[in-house]
Amino acid sequence: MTKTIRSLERGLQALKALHATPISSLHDIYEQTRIPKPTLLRILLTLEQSGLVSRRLADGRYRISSGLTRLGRKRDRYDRVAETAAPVLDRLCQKVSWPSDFMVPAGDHLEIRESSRTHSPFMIYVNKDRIGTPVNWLLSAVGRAYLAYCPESERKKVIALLRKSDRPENWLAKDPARLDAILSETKKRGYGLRDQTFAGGAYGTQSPDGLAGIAVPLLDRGRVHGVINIIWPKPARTVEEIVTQCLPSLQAAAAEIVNSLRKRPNMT
Amino acid sequence: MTKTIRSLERGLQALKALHATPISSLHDIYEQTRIPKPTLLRILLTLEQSGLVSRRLADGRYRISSGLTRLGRKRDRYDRVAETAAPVLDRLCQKVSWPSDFMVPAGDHLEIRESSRTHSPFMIYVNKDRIGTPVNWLLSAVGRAYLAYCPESERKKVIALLRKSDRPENWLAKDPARLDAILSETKKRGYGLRDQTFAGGAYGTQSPDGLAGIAVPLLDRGRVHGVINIIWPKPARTVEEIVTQCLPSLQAAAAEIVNSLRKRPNMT
DNA sequence: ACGGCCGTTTCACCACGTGGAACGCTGGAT
DNA sequence: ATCCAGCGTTCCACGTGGTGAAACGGCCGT
Repeated sequence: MTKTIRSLERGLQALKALHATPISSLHDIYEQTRIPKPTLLRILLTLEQSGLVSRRLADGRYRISSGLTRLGRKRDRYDRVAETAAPVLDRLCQKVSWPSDFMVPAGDHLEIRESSRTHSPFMIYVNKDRIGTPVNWLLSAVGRAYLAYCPESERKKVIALLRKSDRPENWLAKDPARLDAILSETKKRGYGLRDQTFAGGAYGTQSPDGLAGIAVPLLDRGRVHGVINIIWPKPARTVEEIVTQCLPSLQAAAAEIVNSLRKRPNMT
Repeated sequence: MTKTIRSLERGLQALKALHATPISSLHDIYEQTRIPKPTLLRILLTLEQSGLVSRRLADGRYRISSGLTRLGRKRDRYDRVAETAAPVLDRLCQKVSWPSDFMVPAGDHLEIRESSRTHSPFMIYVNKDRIGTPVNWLLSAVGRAYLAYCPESERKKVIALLRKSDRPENWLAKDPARLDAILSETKKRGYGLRDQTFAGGAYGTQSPDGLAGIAVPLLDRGRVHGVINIIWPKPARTVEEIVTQCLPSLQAAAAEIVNSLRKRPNMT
Protein backbone atom coordinates (compact mmCIF):
# COMPACT_ATOMS: atom_id res chain seq x y z
CA MET A 1 0.00 0.00 0.00
CA THR A 2 1.64 3.17 -1.22
CA LYS A 3 1.55 6.21 0.96
CA THR A 4 1.29 9.85 0.04
CA ILE A 5 4.02 12.46 0.35
CA ARG A 6 3.40 14.82 3.21
CA SER A 7 5.58 17.67 2.02
CA LEU A 8 3.82 17.66 -1.32
CA GLU A 9 0.43 17.61 0.36
CA ARG A 10 1.37 20.63 2.40
CA GLY A 11 2.70 22.46 -0.62
CA LEU A 12 -0.59 21.94 -2.39
CA GLN A 13 -2.41 22.97 0.74
CA ALA A 14 -0.56 26.28 0.68
CA LEU A 15 -1.33 26.65 -3.00
CA LYS A 16 -5.01 26.13 -2.31
CA ALA A 17 -4.94 28.69 0.46
CA LEU A 18 -3.55 31.15 -2.05
CA HIS A 19 -6.20 30.10 -4.50
CA ALA A 20 -8.85 31.01 -1.97
CA THR A 21 -7.16 34.33 -1.19
CA PRO A 22 -5.16 35.22 -4.27
CA ILE A 23 -3.03 37.80 -2.49
CA SER A 24 -1.89 36.88 0.99
CA SER A 25 0.78 37.68 3.50
CA LEU A 26 2.79 34.87 5.02
CA HIS A 27 0.70 35.26 8.11
CA ASP A 28 -2.56 34.96 6.15
CA ILE A 29 -1.43 31.65 4.73
CA TYR A 30 -0.28 30.53 8.13
CA GLU A 31 -3.72 31.28 9.55
CA GLN A 32 -5.39 29.18 6.89
CA THR A 33 -3.06 26.23 6.88
CA ARG A 34 -1.53 26.20 10.37
CA ILE A 35 1.70 25.08 8.77
CA PRO A 36 4.64 26.56 10.73
CA LYS A 37 6.01 29.68 9.12
CA PRO A 38 9.54 28.47 8.48
CA THR A 39 8.10 25.55 6.56
CA LEU A 40 5.72 27.86 4.70
CA LEU A 41 8.64 30.01 3.73
CA ARG A 42 10.35 27.06 2.08
CA ILE A 43 7.13 25.95 0.43
CA LEU A 44 6.45 29.40 -0.98
CA LEU A 45 10.01 29.75 -2.21
CA THR A 46 9.58 26.46 -4.04
CA LEU A 47 6.26 27.49 -5.54
CA GLU A 48 7.81 30.78 -6.58
CA GLN A 49 10.72 29.13 -8.33
CA SER A 50 8.24 26.88 -10.12
CA GLY A 51 6.41 29.94 -11.40
CA LEU A 52 3.14 29.22 -9.63
CA VAL A 53 3.48 32.06 -7.19
CA SER A 54 5.12 35.47 -7.27
CA ARG A 55 5.70 38.15 -4.69
CA ARG A 56 4.40 41.65 -4.80
CA LEU A 57 7.28 44.11 -4.84
CA ALA A 58 5.42 46.71 -2.86
CA ASP A 59 4.83 44.70 0.30
CA GLY A 60 6.21 41.22 -0.28
CA ARG A 61 2.81 39.56 -0.21
CA TYR A 62 2.39 36.32 -2.08
CA ARG A 63 0.33 36.31 -5.22
CA ILE A 64 -0.91 33.21 -6.99
CA SER A 65 0.06 33.14 -10.62
CA SER A 66 -2.79 34.52 -12.71
CA GLY A 67 -2.86 31.38 -14.85
CA LEU A 68 -4.17 29.35 -11.93
CA THR A 69 -7.08 31.55 -10.94
CA ARG A 70 -9.01 31.64 -14.17
CA LEU A 71 -11.72 29.55 -12.63
CA GLY A 72 -13.78 30.60 -9.68
CA ARG A 73 -12.16 33.77 -8.49
CA LYS A 74 -12.98 37.13 -9.91
CA ARG A 75 -9.87 39.17 -10.39
CA ASP A 76 -9.75 42.06 -12.75
CA ARG A 77 -7.61 42.09 -15.85
CA TYR A 78 -5.03 44.33 -14.22
CA ASP A 79 -3.84 41.60 -11.90
CA ARG A 80 -2.12 39.87 -14.77
CA VAL A 81 -0.48 43.11 -15.79
CA ALA A 82 0.69 43.84 -12.26
CA GLU A 83 2.19 40.38 -12.02
CA THR A 84 3.98 40.80 -15.31
CA ALA A 85 5.18 44.28 -14.43
CA ALA A 86 6.65 43.36 -11.04
CA PRO A 87 9.96 41.80 -12.11
CA VAL A 88 10.47 44.44 -14.79
CA LEU A 89 9.95 47.29 -12.33
CA ASP A 90 12.31 45.56 -9.94
CA ARG A 91 15.08 45.50 -12.50
CA LEU A 92 14.31 49.05 -13.55
CA CYS A 93 14.68 50.15 -9.95
CA GLN A 94 18.02 48.40 -9.63
CA LYS A 95 19.19 50.08 -12.80
CA VAL A 96 18.13 53.68 -12.24
CA SER A 97 17.89 53.56 -8.44
CA TRP A 98 14.68 55.59 -8.37
CA PRO A 99 11.49 53.65 -7.68
CA SER A 100 8.44 53.17 -9.86
CA ASP A 101 4.73 52.56 -9.51
CA PHE A 102 2.32 50.68 -11.71
CA MET A 103 -1.09 52.33 -11.77
CA VAL A 104 -4.47 51.53 -13.27
CA PRO A 105 -7.81 53.32 -13.68
CA ALA A 106 -10.31 52.91 -10.86
CA GLY A 107 -13.40 55.00 -11.56
CA ASP A 108 -12.87 58.69 -10.76
CA HIS A 109 -9.20 58.14 -9.91
CA LEU A 110 -6.25 55.84 -10.59
CA GLU A 111 -4.80 53.50 -8.00
CA ILE A 112 -1.41 52.00 -7.23
CA ARG A 113 -1.29 48.31 -8.06
CA GLU A 114 2.41 47.61 -7.82
CA SER A 115 5.44 49.58 -6.73
CA SER A 116 9.16 49.28 -6.25
CA ARG A 117 9.31 52.08 -3.68
CA THR A 118 10.37 49.71 -0.94
CA HIS A 119 13.20 48.47 -3.11
CA SER A 120 14.82 51.79 -3.85
CA PRO A 121 17.97 52.61 -1.93
CA PHE A 122 17.13 56.32 -1.92
CA MET A 123 13.56 56.74 -0.93
CA ILE A 124 12.15 56.02 2.44
CA TYR A 125 9.10 53.87 2.40
CA VAL A 126 6.18 56.25 2.52
CA ASN A 127 3.48 54.76 4.62
CA LYS A 128 0.64 56.46 2.79
CA ASP A 129 1.41 55.20 -0.64
CA ARG A 130 0.40 51.57 -0.44
CA ILE A 131 -1.28 49.30 -2.89
CA GLY A 132 -4.69 50.75 -3.64
CA THR A 133 -3.80 54.36 -2.88
CA PRO A 134 -5.93 56.63 -5.08
CA VAL A 135 -4.25 59.10 -7.43
CA ASN A 136 -5.80 62.02 -9.24
CA TRP A 137 -6.61 61.73 -12.93
CA LEU A 138 -6.03 65.23 -14.25
CA LEU A 139 -3.16 66.64 -12.24
CA SER A 140 -0.89 63.62 -11.83
CA ALA A 141 1.79 62.55 -14.27
CA VAL A 142 0.31 59.06 -14.53
CA GLY A 143 -3.25 60.22 -15.14
CA ARG A 144 -2.14 62.53 -17.91
CA ALA A 145 0.01 59.88 -19.56
CA TYR A 146 -2.93 57.50 -19.50
CA LEU A 147 -5.44 59.92 -20.94
CA ALA A 148 -3.03 61.17 -23.59
CA TYR A 149 -2.59 57.68 -25.06
CA CYS A 150 -5.81 55.79 -24.38
CA PRO A 151 -8.55 55.41 -27.02
CA GLU A 152 -10.72 58.47 -27.42
CA SER A 153 -13.88 56.71 -26.27
CA GLU A 154 -12.22 55.80 -22.98
CA ARG A 155 -10.89 59.31 -22.48
CA LYS A 156 -14.31 60.79 -23.05
CA LYS A 157 -15.89 58.49 -20.49
CA VAL A 158 -13.37 59.44 -17.81
CA ILE A 159 -13.70 63.14 -18.45
CA ALA A 160 -17.48 62.96 -18.50
CA LEU A 161 -17.37 61.24 -15.13
CA LEU A 162 -15.01 63.83 -13.66
CA ARG A 163 -17.08 66.72 -14.97
CA LYS A 164 -19.84 65.66 -12.60
CA SER A 165 -17.46 65.99 -9.68
CA ASP A 166 -17.36 69.12 -7.52
CA ARG A 167 -13.94 68.46 -6.06
CA PRO A 168 -11.39 71.15 -6.88
CA GLU A 169 -8.83 68.60 -8.14
CA ASN A 170 -11.26 67.73 -10.94
CA TRP A 171 -12.03 71.27 -12.12
CA LEU A 172 -9.84 70.84 -15.14
CA ALA A 173 -12.48 68.51 -16.57
CA LYS A 174 -14.68 71.55 -17.01
CA ASP A 175 -12.10 73.33 -19.16
CA PRO A 176 -11.86 71.10 -22.27
CA ALA A 177 -9.69 73.49 -24.22
CA ARG A 178 -6.95 73.65 -21.61
CA LEU A 179 -7.19 69.92 -20.92
CA ASP A 180 -6.88 69.06 -24.60
CA ALA A 181 -3.86 71.31 -24.87
CA ILE A 182 -2.22 69.61 -21.91
CA LEU A 183 -2.89 66.12 -23.24
CA SER A 184 -1.71 66.80 -26.77
CA GLU A 185 1.42 68.39 -25.35
CA THR A 186 1.93 65.28 -23.20
CA LYS A 187 1.59 63.07 -26.24
CA LYS A 188 4.03 65.15 -28.24
CA ARG A 189 6.51 65.14 -25.36
CA GLY A 190 6.17 61.37 -24.94
CA TYR A 191 5.70 61.23 -21.19
CA GLY A 192 3.39 62.63 -18.50
CA LEU A 193 4.24 65.32 -15.94
CA ARG A 194 2.50 66.60 -12.84
CA ASP A 195 0.61 69.85 -12.87
CA GLN A 196 2.78 72.59 -11.31
CA THR A 197 0.09 73.30 -8.72
CA PHE A 198 -0.11 69.66 -7.70
CA ALA A 199 1.78 68.55 -4.61
CA GLY A 200 0.78 64.90 -4.59
CA GLY A 201 -1.67 63.09 -2.38
CA ALA A 202 -5.06 64.62 -1.69
CA TYR A 203 -5.54 68.00 -3.35
CA GLY A 204 -4.71 70.91 -1.08
CA THR A 205 -3.27 68.50 1.46
CA GLN A 206 -1.21 69.79 4.34
CA SER A 207 1.44 67.15 3.65
CA PRO A 208 2.65 67.35 0.07
CA ASP A 209 4.69 64.31 -0.82
CA GLY A 210 7.58 66.36 -2.14
CA LEU A 211 7.94 64.10 -5.13
CA ALA A 212 8.29 64.59 -8.86
CA GLY A 213 7.71 61.99 -11.53
CA ILE A 214 7.53 61.07 -15.17
CA ALA A 215 5.04 58.56 -16.50
CA VAL A 216 4.58 56.46 -19.66
CA PRO A 217 1.66 54.25 -20.71
CA LEU A 218 1.69 50.50 -21.31
CA LEU A 219 0.56 50.85 -24.87
CA ASP A 220 -0.49 47.72 -26.75
CA ARG A 221 -2.07 48.15 -30.18
CA GLY A 222 -4.03 51.23 -29.18
CA ARG A 223 -5.04 49.69 -25.87
CA VAL A 224 -3.55 51.05 -22.61
CA HIS A 225 -3.00 48.44 -19.90
CA GLY A 226 -2.00 50.97 -17.26
CA VAL A 227 0.83 53.39 -16.57
CA ILE A 228 4.27 53.13 -15.02
CA ASN A 229 6.35 55.98 -13.70
CA ILE A 230 9.63 56.90 -12.12
CA ILE A 231 9.52 59.11 -9.04
CA TRP A 232 12.12 60.99 -7.03
CA PRO A 233 12.28 63.65 -4.31
CA LYS A 234 11.78 66.95 -6.05
CA PRO A 235 14.89 68.67 -4.63
CA ALA A 236 17.19 65.83 -5.68
CA ARG A 237 16.92 66.10 -9.47
CA THR A 238 15.39 68.26 -12.17
CA VAL A 239 12.96 66.75 -14.65
CA GLU A 240 15.52 67.28 -17.40
CA GLU A 241 18.17 65.27 -15.58
CA ILE A 242 15.80 62.35 -15.02
CA VAL A 243 14.58 62.46 -18.61
CA THR A 244 18.04 62.13 -20.04
CA GLN A 245 19.20 59.58 -17.48
CA CYS A 246 16.09 57.43 -17.02
CA LEU A 247 13.42 57.98 -19.65
CA PRO A 248 14.85 55.50 -22.16
CA SER A 249 14.97 52.83 -19.47
CA LEU A 250 11.42 53.61 -18.45
CA GLN A 251 10.21 53.32 -22.03
CA ALA A 252 12.12 50.09 -22.49
CA ALA A 253 10.50 48.72 -19.34
CA ALA A 254 7.06 49.61 -20.65
CA ALA A 255 7.80 47.89 -23.94
CA GLU A 256 9.08 44.80 -22.15
CA ILE A 257 5.98 44.52 -20.01
CA VAL A 258 3.65 44.83 -22.98
CA ASN A 259 5.73 42.32 -24.85
CA SER A 260 5.65 39.61 -22.23
CA LEU A 261 1.95 40.24 -21.67
CA ARG A 262 1.29 39.07 -25.18
CA LYS A 263 3.03 35.74 -24.93
CA ARG A 264 2.46 34.54 -21.45
CA PRO A 265 -0.84 32.84 -20.70
CA ASN A 266 0.98 29.55 -19.96
CA MET A 267 1.85 27.44 -16.98
CA THR A 268 5.64 27.59 -16.79
CA MET B 1 19.40 31.34 2.99
CA THR B 2 16.27 29.24 2.76
CA LYS B 3 16.28 26.22 0.53
CA THR B 4 13.51 24.76 -1.53
CA ILE B 5 11.71 21.48 -0.91
CA ARG B 6 12.77 18.82 -3.33
CA SER B 7 9.75 16.57 -2.99
CA LEU B 8 7.44 19.48 -3.67
CA GLU B 9 9.49 20.49 -6.70
CA ARG B 10 9.20 17.01 -8.10
CA GLY B 11 5.47 16.89 -7.44
CA LEU B 12 5.01 20.09 -9.39
CA GLN B 13 7.26 18.73 -12.10
CA ALA B 14 4.94 15.76 -12.48
CA LEU B 15 1.96 18.08 -12.52
CA LYS B 16 3.54 20.09 -15.31
CA ALA B 17 4.25 16.98 -17.30
CA LEU B 18 0.57 16.16 -17.05
CA HIS B 19 -0.24 19.70 -18.04
CA ALA B 20 1.76 19.25 -21.19
CA THR B 21 0.14 15.88 -21.90
CA PRO B 22 -3.21 15.93 -20.17
CA ILE B 23 -3.69 12.18 -20.30
CA SER B 24 -0.62 10.09 -19.64
CA SER B 25 0.39 6.64 -18.51
CA LEU B 26 2.82 6.30 -15.65
CA HIS B 27 5.45 5.49 -18.19
CA ASP B 28 4.71 8.66 -20.18
CA ILE B 29 5.26 10.77 -17.10
CA TYR B 30 8.39 8.84 -16.29
CA GLU B 31 9.75 9.59 -19.76
CA GLN B 32 9.18 13.30 -19.30
CA THR B 33 10.40 13.70 -15.77
CA ARG B 34 12.90 10.87 -15.29
CA ILE B 35 11.63 10.57 -11.75
CA PRO B 36 11.76 6.90 -10.68
CA LYS B 37 8.42 5.19 -11.03
CA PRO B 38 7.91 4.23 -7.41
CA THR B 39 8.35 7.88 -6.48
CA LEU B 40 6.03 8.94 -9.26
CA LEU B 41 3.44 6.54 -7.94
CA ARG B 42 3.51 8.23 -4.57
CA ILE B 43 3.43 11.68 -6.14
CA LEU B 44 0.47 10.84 -8.32
CA LEU B 45 -1.39 9.27 -5.43
CA THR B 46 -0.88 12.50 -3.52
CA LEU B 47 -2.02 14.65 -6.41
CA GLU B 48 -5.02 12.41 -6.84
CA GLN B 49 -6.04 12.71 -3.21
CA SER B 50 -5.70 16.46 -3.53
CA GLY B 51 -8.11 16.44 -6.43
CA LEU B 52 -5.65 17.75 -9.01
CA VAL B 53 -5.40 14.49 -10.90
CA SER B 54 -7.74 11.58 -11.50
CA ARG B 55 -7.33 8.21 -13.12
CA ARG B 56 -9.17 6.94 -16.11
CA LEU B 57 -11.15 3.86 -15.20
CA ALA B 58 -10.72 2.28 -18.59
CA ASP B 59 -6.93 2.01 -18.59
CA GLY B 60 -5.66 3.60 -15.39
CA ARG B 61 -3.99 6.49 -17.18
CA TYR B 62 -3.57 9.70 -15.27
CA ARG B 63 -5.66 12.67 -16.23
CA ILE B 64 -5.05 16.22 -15.06
CA SER B 65 -8.10 17.77 -13.48
CA SER B 66 -9.98 19.78 -16.08
CA GLY B 67 -9.90 22.87 -13.87
CA LEU B 68 -6.15 23.19 -14.39
CA THR B 69 -6.08 23.05 -18.15
CA ARG B 70 -8.42 25.90 -18.99
CA LEU B 71 -5.53 27.90 -20.30
CA GLY B 72 -3.30 26.83 -23.09
CA ARG B 73 -4.41 23.32 -23.91
CA LYS B 74 -7.30 22.63 -26.17
CA ARG B 75 -9.43 19.83 -24.81
CA ASP B 76 -12.97 19.36 -25.87
CA ARG B 77 -15.89 19.86 -23.55
CA TYR B 78 -16.38 16.12 -23.13
CA ASP B 79 -13.18 15.76 -21.12
CA ARG B 80 -14.83 17.42 -18.18
CA VAL B 81 -17.82 15.13 -18.49
CA ALA B 82 -15.65 12.03 -18.70
CA GLU B 83 -13.76 13.08 -15.60
CA THR B 84 -16.98 13.67 -13.71
CA ALA B 85 -18.50 10.43 -14.92
CA ALA B 86 -15.56 8.20 -13.95
CA PRO B 87 -16.16 7.85 -10.20
CA VAL B 88 -19.91 7.49 -10.73
CA LEU B 89 -19.46 4.72 -13.27
CA ASP B 90 -17.01 3.04 -10.93
CA ARG B 91 -19.57 2.95 -8.14
CA LEU B 92 -22.28 1.85 -10.53
CA CYS B 93 -20.11 -1.04 -11.63
CA GLN B 94 -19.49 -2.09 -8.05
CA LYS B 95 -23.21 -1.99 -7.40
CA VAL B 96 -24.60 -3.84 -10.40
CA SER B 97 -21.44 -5.75 -11.32
CA TRP B 98 -21.93 -5.18 -15.04
CA PRO B 99 -19.64 -2.57 -16.63
CA SER B 100 -20.53 0.70 -18.34
CA ASP B 101 -19.19 2.97 -21.03
CA PHE B 102 -19.42 6.73 -21.43
CA MET B 103 -19.74 7.73 -25.06
CA VAL B 104 -19.83 10.97 -26.99
CA PRO B 105 -20.53 12.05 -30.58
CA ALA B 106 -17.55 12.14 -32.93
CA GLY B 107 -18.71 13.03 -36.42
CA ASP B 108 -20.27 10.09 -38.24
CA HIS B 109 -19.99 7.85 -35.20
CA LEU B 110 -19.80 7.91 -31.41
CA GLU B 111 -16.68 7.01 -29.48
CA ILE B 112 -15.87 5.53 -26.07
CA ARG B 113 -14.44 8.13 -23.70
CA GLU B 114 -14.58 6.29 -20.43
CA SER B 115 -15.42 2.77 -19.35
CA SER B 116 -15.58 0.55 -16.30
CA ARG B 117 -15.15 -2.65 -18.32
CA THR B 118 -11.81 -3.40 -16.71
CA HIS B 119 -13.38 -3.06 -13.27
CA SER B 120 -16.18 -5.54 -13.73
CA PRO B 121 -15.69 -8.89 -12.08
CA PHE B 122 -17.62 -10.64 -14.84
CA MET B 123 -16.39 -9.40 -18.12
CA ILE B 124 -12.99 -10.02 -19.54
CA TYR B 125 -11.26 -6.93 -20.78
CA VAL B 126 -11.90 -6.83 -24.47
CA ASN B 127 -8.86 -5.55 -26.17
CA LYS B 128 -10.71 -3.96 -29.03
CA ASP B 129 -12.93 -1.70 -27.03
CA ARG B 130 -10.52 0.92 -25.81
CA ILE B 131 -10.89 4.63 -25.34
CA GLY B 132 -11.63 6.13 -28.73
CA THR B 133 -13.25 3.04 -30.23
CA PRO B 134 -15.91 4.15 -32.74
CA VAL B 135 -19.50 3.04 -32.31
CA ASN B 136 -22.30 3.19 -34.81
CA TRP B 137 -24.95 5.91 -34.53
CA LEU B 138 -28.10 4.23 -35.77
CA LEU B 139 -27.84 0.60 -34.71
CA SER B 140 -26.24 0.88 -31.29
CA ALA B 141 -28.11 1.37 -28.03
CA VAL B 142 -26.05 4.45 -27.16
CA GLY B 143 -26.51 6.13 -30.53
CA ARG B 144 -30.25 5.66 -30.37
CA ALA B 145 -30.47 6.96 -26.82
CA TYR B 146 -28.49 10.04 -27.82
CA LEU B 147 -30.55 10.82 -30.90
CA ALA B 148 -33.84 10.20 -29.13
CA TYR B 149 -33.12 12.84 -26.51
CA CYS B 150 -30.86 15.44 -28.12
CA PRO B 151 -32.23 18.72 -29.56
CA GLU B 152 -33.87 18.38 -32.93
CA SER B 153 -31.33 20.58 -34.71
CA GLU B 154 -28.51 18.33 -33.56
CA ARG B 155 -30.36 15.17 -34.59
CA LYS B 156 -30.99 16.58 -38.03
CA LYS B 157 -27.34 17.40 -38.52
CA VAL B 158 -26.24 13.91 -37.61
CA ILE B 159 -28.80 12.23 -39.83
CA ALA B 160 -27.99 14.52 -42.74
CA LEU B 161 -24.33 13.60 -42.38
CA LEU B 162 -25.10 9.88 -42.26
CA ARG B 163 -27.38 10.06 -45.28
CA LYS B 164 -24.35 10.94 -47.38
CA SER B 165 -22.66 7.74 -46.30
CA ASP B 166 -22.70 4.61 -48.43
CA ARG B 167 -21.83 2.23 -45.63
CA PRO B 168 -24.50 -0.37 -44.94
CA GLU B 169 -24.58 0.39 -41.22
CA ASN B 170 -25.85 3.87 -42.05
CA TRP B 171 -28.63 2.84 -44.42
CA LEU B 172 -31.25 3.55 -41.80
CA ALA B 173 -30.59 7.26 -42.29
CA LYS B 174 -32.23 6.94 -45.69
CA ASP B 175 -35.46 5.62 -44.19
CA PRO B 176 -36.72 8.56 -42.08
CA ALA B 177 -40.06 7.00 -41.30
CA ARG B 178 -38.59 3.88 -39.76
CA LEU B 179 -35.87 5.84 -37.96
CA ASP B 180 -38.39 8.25 -36.46
CA ALA B 181 -40.47 5.33 -35.27
CA ILE B 182 -37.44 3.74 -33.64
CA LEU B 183 -36.40 6.96 -31.91
CA SER B 184 -39.82 7.88 -30.61
CA GLU B 185 -40.20 4.34 -29.32
CA THR B 186 -36.83 4.69 -27.60
CA LYS B 187 -37.94 7.91 -25.98
CA LYS B 188 -41.19 6.38 -24.79
CA ARG B 189 -39.36 3.35 -23.42
CA GLY B 190 -36.80 5.57 -21.61
CA TYR B 191 -33.61 3.81 -22.71
CA GLY B 192 -31.84 2.79 -25.90
CA LEU B 193 -31.48 -0.76 -27.28
CA ARG B 194 -29.38 -2.27 -30.04
CA ASP B 195 -30.91 -3.12 -33.38
CA GLN B 196 -31.63 -6.85 -33.53
CA THR B 197 -29.43 -7.20 -36.60
CA PHE B 198 -26.51 -5.48 -34.93
CA ALA B 199 -23.76 -7.64 -33.45
CA GLY B 200 -21.47 -4.91 -32.17
CA GLY B 201 -18.17 -3.68 -33.54
CA ALA B 202 -17.83 -2.98 -37.25
CA TYR B 203 -20.97 -3.81 -39.22
CA GLY B 204 -20.93 -7.27 -40.68
CA THR B 205 -17.83 -8.09 -38.68
CA GLN B 206 -16.67 -11.69 -38.38
CA SER B 207 -16.29 -11.28 -34.64
CA PRO B 208 -19.50 -10.05 -33.04
CA ASP B 209 -18.89 -8.91 -29.51
CA GLY B 210 -21.70 -11.04 -28.12
CA LEU B 211 -22.85 -8.19 -25.91
CA ALA B 212 -26.18 -6.60 -25.14
CA GLY B 213 -26.71 -3.21 -23.56
CA ILE B 214 -29.10 -0.53 -22.41
CA ALA B 215 -28.23 3.16 -22.70
CA VAL B 216 -29.50 6.44 -21.23
CA PRO B 217 -28.51 10.03 -22.07
CA LEU B 218 -26.87 12.58 -19.79
CA LEU B 219 -29.69 15.04 -20.16
CA ASP B 220 -29.20 18.55 -18.83
CA ARG B 221 -31.87 21.12 -19.60
CA GLY B 222 -32.44 19.84 -23.11
CA ARG B 223 -28.74 19.47 -23.74
CA VAL B 224 -27.20 15.99 -24.01
CA HIS B 225 -23.64 15.70 -22.66
CA GLY B 226 -23.17 12.13 -23.85
CA VAL B 227 -24.55 8.69 -23.12
CA ILE B 228 -23.84 6.00 -20.54
CA ASN B 229 -24.80 2.37 -20.78
CA ILE B 230 -24.69 -0.95 -19.01
CA ILE B 231 -23.47 -3.95 -21.01
CA TRP B 232 -23.42 -7.68 -20.41
CA PRO B 233 -22.77 -10.87 -22.36
CA LYS B 234 -25.95 -11.57 -24.27
CA PRO B 235 -26.39 -15.16 -23.07
CA ALA B 236 -26.05 -14.21 -19.41
CA ARG B 237 -29.16 -12.08 -18.99
CA THR B 238 -32.26 -11.00 -20.85
CA VAL B 239 -32.94 -7.32 -21.42
CA GLU B 240 -35.94 -7.56 -19.12
CA GLU B 241 -33.83 -8.91 -16.26
CA ILE B 242 -31.30 -6.11 -16.59
CA VAL B 243 -33.98 -3.47 -16.89
CA THR B 244 -35.61 -4.45 -13.62
CA GLN B 245 -32.34 -5.01 -11.80
CA CYS B 246 -30.16 -2.21 -13.13
CA LEU B 247 -32.06 0.47 -15.05
CA PRO B 248 -32.94 2.54 -11.97
CA SER B 249 -29.28 2.56 -10.91
CA LEU B 250 -28.22 3.55 -14.40
CA GLN B 251 -30.67 6.42 -14.45
CA ALA B 252 -29.59 7.52 -11.00
CA ALA B 253 -25.98 7.50 -12.17
CA ALA B 254 -26.86 9.68 -15.15
CA ALA B 255 -28.66 12.12 -12.89
CA GLU B 256 -25.73 12.22 -10.50
CA ILE B 257 -23.25 12.96 -13.26
CA VAL B 258 -25.33 15.79 -14.66
CA ASN B 259 -25.82 17.14 -11.19
CA SER B 260 -22.16 17.32 -10.25
CA LEU B 261 -21.34 18.73 -13.68
CA ARG B 262 -23.36 21.80 -12.81
CA LYS B 263 -21.61 22.64 -9.59
CA ARG B 264 -18.06 21.73 -10.04
CA PRO B 265 -15.85 24.24 -11.83
CA ASN B 266 -13.73 24.70 -8.67
CA MET B 267 -10.31 23.77 -7.40
CA THR B 268 -10.98 21.36 -4.53
C1' DA C 1 3.83 -21.22 -24.54
C1' DC C 2 7.04 -17.41 -24.17
C1' DG C 3 9.21 -12.89 -23.55
C1' DG C 4 9.00 -8.12 -22.92
C1' DC C 5 6.81 -4.17 -21.09
C1' DC C 6 4.66 -1.76 -17.64
C1' DG C 7 2.64 -1.01 -13.16
C1' DT C 8 3.17 -2.09 -8.41
C1' DT C 9 5.20 -3.55 -3.85
C1' DT C 10 9.04 -4.05 -0.69
C1' DC C 11 12.60 -2.45 2.25
C1' DA C 12 16.82 -0.49 4.25
C1' DC C 13 19.40 3.74 4.13
C1' DC C 14 20.21 8.42 5.32
C1' DA C 15 19.28 12.87 3.06
C1' DC C 16 16.06 16.15 3.84
C1' DG C 17 12.07 18.11 5.61
C1' DT C 18 10.83 19.87 10.07
C1' DG C 19 9.62 23.36 13.67
C1' DG C 20 11.12 25.40 18.14
C1' DA C 21 13.89 29.19 19.35
C1' DA C 22 15.90 33.36 18.69
C1' DC C 23 16.64 37.70 15.94
C1' DG C 24 15.33 42.04 13.55
C1' DC C 25 12.39 45.11 11.63
C1' DT C 26 8.33 48.08 11.30
C1' DG C 27 4.23 50.36 12.80
C1' DG C 28 1.17 51.75 16.34
C1' DA C 29 0.32 53.01 21.02
C1' DT C 30 1.50 55.63 25.15
C1' DA D 1 11.17 59.48 22.45
C1' DT D 2 10.17 54.80 24.21
C1' DC D 3 8.04 50.58 24.42
C1' DC D 4 5.52 46.74 22.78
C1' DA D 5 3.21 43.66 19.59
C1' DG D 6 3.16 41.37 15.34
C1' DC D 7 5.24 39.67 11.44
C1' DG D 8 9.00 37.97 8.52
C1' DT D 9 13.22 35.63 8.51
C1' DT D 10 17.39 32.78 9.94
C1' DC D 11 19.47 28.99 12.49
C1' DC D 12 20.16 24.36 13.72
C1' DA D 13 19.73 19.75 15.88
C1' DC D 14 16.61 15.96 15.55
C1' DG D 15 14.54 11.88 13.49
C1' DT D 16 10.97 11.14 10.31
C1' DG D 17 9.67 10.26 5.93
C1' DG D 18 11.11 10.42 1.15
C1' DT D 19 13.84 7.61 -1.78
C1' DG D 20 14.97 4.21 -5.56
C1' DA D 21 17.18 -0.38 -6.57
C1' DA D 22 15.44 -4.76 -6.74
C1' DA D 23 12.09 -7.99 -7.19
C1' DC D 24 7.35 -9.34 -8.40
C1' DG D 25 3.26 -10.04 -11.27
C1' DG D 26 -0.09 -9.25 -14.82
C1' DC D 27 -1.22 -8.25 -19.49
C1' DC D 28 -0.21 -8.17 -24.48
C1' DG D 29 1.60 -9.29 -28.60
C1' DT D 30 3.73 -13.11 -31.12
